[in-house]
Amino acid sequence: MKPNDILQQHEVKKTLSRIALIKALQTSNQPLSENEIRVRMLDQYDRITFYRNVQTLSESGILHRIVIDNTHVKYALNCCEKEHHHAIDHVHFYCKECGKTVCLDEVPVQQYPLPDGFKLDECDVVIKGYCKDCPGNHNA
Amino acid sequence: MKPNDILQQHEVKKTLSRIALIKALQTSNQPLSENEIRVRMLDQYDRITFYRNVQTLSESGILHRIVIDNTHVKYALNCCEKEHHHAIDHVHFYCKECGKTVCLDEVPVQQYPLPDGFKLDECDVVIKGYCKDCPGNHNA
DNA sequence: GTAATTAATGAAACAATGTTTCAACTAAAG
DNA sequence: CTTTAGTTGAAACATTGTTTCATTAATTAC
Repeated sequence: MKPNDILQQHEVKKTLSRIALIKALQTSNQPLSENEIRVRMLDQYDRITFYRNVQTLSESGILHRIVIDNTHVKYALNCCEKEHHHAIDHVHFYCKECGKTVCLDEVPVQQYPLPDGFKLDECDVVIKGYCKDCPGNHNA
Repeated sequence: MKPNDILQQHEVKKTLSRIALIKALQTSNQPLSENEIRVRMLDQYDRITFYRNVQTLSESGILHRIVIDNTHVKYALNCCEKEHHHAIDHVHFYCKECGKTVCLDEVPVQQYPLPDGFKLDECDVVIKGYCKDCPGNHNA
């Protein structure tokens, strides 16, 4: 799907920086960090605009933020098929060796029991480990 | 349990700043942020030492870090009863209104299926919502 | 208890991530 | 093509965390 159409469909203004941001994420088959996005956006990149667009586009359901930990944040486009696809509904995997991040779209999040009176809003699940290609697999 | 004994039991040096840090966490019935700890430590507090102690004491199993998101991190003492009690084994709840954080010690983390060849190391589960006392409960 | 050893401390300086204000600008609508 | 409302980028700042290095404190051996 073209960046232009994505933006139109979600009723946010089609600006150059937003198109470039979406394109950057589309060139990758995995979530990207700000740095990785900056490299792909080249001179279309501006830090302040980036952060604002991330906020706008995540609010409108175009992309989602994946907080690996307090120093590693990734960004990924939502699957276009699913209407309301937030970081809430699926699990993320992060490789501690190569940093590769995977959206495990097919893995649903368990409904954890909460104390009485507590209300759930979202549930973030991040699995950290080692991916197939990484021998960080300390047992190997 | 006295801070001194905790440190001795885990075979790390008993220093004033570590004792003050443990005391600070003991005065609270919930995980604390760096700021909340600083207030409780008063002049015993030094940022650099704090971060180093957090690392040392979490490595030795005395406390654990709870990453709510990239801008909110909390610290909590491990339950002394359980020997190897990391953030891995239980779920954390965070109130989006008052910031209160609760270790749901009794709620085990689900075993999520990973793609072939992927190796699990740890799994962080953070539930965000509204606690009993907070009317942020948007339905109310 | 004191000297020697080893680890912890705190200052300075830096790095990464993110936010706010405000004037200039651009996209969409008429 | 003009208006209007939202977006942009510069400057400056806030928070969280790290690194180096000389000083200091805690443990060990005597």
